[in-house]
Amino acid sequence: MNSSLKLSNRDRAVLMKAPFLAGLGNSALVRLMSMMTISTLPARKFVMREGETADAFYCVLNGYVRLFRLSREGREADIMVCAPGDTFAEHLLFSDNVYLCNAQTAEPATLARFDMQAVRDLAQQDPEIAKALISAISRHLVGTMDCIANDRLFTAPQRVANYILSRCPVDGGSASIRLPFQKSLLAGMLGLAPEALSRAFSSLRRVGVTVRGRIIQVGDVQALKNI
Amino acid sequence: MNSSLKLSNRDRAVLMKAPFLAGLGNSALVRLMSMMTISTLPARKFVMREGETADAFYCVLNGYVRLFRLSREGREADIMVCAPGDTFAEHLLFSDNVYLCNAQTAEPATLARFDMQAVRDLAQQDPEIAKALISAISRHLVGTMDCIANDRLFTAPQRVANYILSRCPVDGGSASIRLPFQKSLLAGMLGLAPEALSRAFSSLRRVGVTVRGRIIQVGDVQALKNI
DNA sequence: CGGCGGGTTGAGTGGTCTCAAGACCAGTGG
DNA sequence: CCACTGGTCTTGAGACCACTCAACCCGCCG
Repeated sequence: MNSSLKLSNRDRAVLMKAPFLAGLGNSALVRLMSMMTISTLPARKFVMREGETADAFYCVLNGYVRLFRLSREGREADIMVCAPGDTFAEHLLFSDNVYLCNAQTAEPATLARFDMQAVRDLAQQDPEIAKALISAISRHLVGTMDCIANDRLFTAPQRVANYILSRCPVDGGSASIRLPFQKSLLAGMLGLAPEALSRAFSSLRRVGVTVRGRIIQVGDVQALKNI
Repeated sequence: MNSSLKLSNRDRAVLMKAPFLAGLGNSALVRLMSMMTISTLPARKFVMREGETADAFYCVLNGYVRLFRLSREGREADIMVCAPGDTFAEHLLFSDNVYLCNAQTAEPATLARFDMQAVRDLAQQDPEIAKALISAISRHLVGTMDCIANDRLFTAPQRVANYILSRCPVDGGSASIRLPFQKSLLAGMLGLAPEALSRAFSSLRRVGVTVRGRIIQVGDVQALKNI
């Protein structure tokens, strides 16, 4: 693990725009950032493991981090995927003190690490920080509830269509987006095996979706909405 | 909707033990409870609807409330089921201002209603209340993450076994539990059609689980854990 | 008695998983 | 320039799981 105390400009920009920190005033920001440490990790590196004592939470600055559970037979189930700006494990601040899932970098990534106890103390004093925490955790909750509803209501092609639409800048006409990560990661996010994602993409061809590498072209956004 | 301003003793006891309120000091408690209103609702009554402006959140005092989403074709997907002591929609305090799912009583129920704006103001002043909110929302988040992992890792009989075990008071030997609600509600909680739940129960017979009405008898708790 | 709601059971279907093989691509080293 | 290689993705075949639809059972109530 390569630790550097200094922030690159890009990473700093991501950090300041992260939902968790975006609304904070200067003093709160300084206090939080002074206790934070930055680390850059290689791909496939574990950041935390199910059952370990939870002494820190993280904010992704660059790259993607996958949160997942393991079954006894070793099968993995992705719980959520954290993009730059997302925090994770911050919901353990006032509840459990062991991590409840594993976190692994999906590619080389840089993270900001916040010490639990220190932030806990800050949150007790500073209502602004408490509010930021509530917002961050609420956002996660909404995301996971969406995820459950998606899993239970929609088939694989529909979930893929939903994902594409959620990343589509426009409301109609044609569009083109670029996947920010590997397809196998997307598959996990959507609760699919990689093969199922592949099949879902090819079944979307007949509604004008073409995929080459990480580029996804949508012929008619409106048509995709009717899936 | 039958509204009564007074709390029954039972409901009061549930309220005081609810995770959201349990850790609060007296002054915070009084302030929260003075702004709260109690209502008793018939079965199948909608408490909130997807898309409505979110001007209150609730704590279940008696009965069960089902939170679910609707697809365009009218299919329902349960997101979570709230038992006495659970709060719901409290995560909208500092984020969205419309409800993101529907809530419906599964049976006659009594709820405490908290005005969003009022609690928002309180939370800004009182770090104790903010902390209580963080705990409540975190608890929900953990629950929904568990739910996703369950859905993705386990088959219907395994999920049912997990549920039974989670309600089992003992670690080994035999046990008997009583479902606190209809089986169809449990089916929804576990992401199953009612028929699938029925089949899961009958497939668990060969590991010593017998079901009659709402009574579930487990011959060997340890054996159930190996499913 | 008939109707009704909740639950079970059966048959058939469709969706997704697993396993396995092959395609494609980028990087490497002859 | 061309094999070789490893990783990613795709495609196919088969099995399994859970869904739908339908019939039926049962306890309850008018």
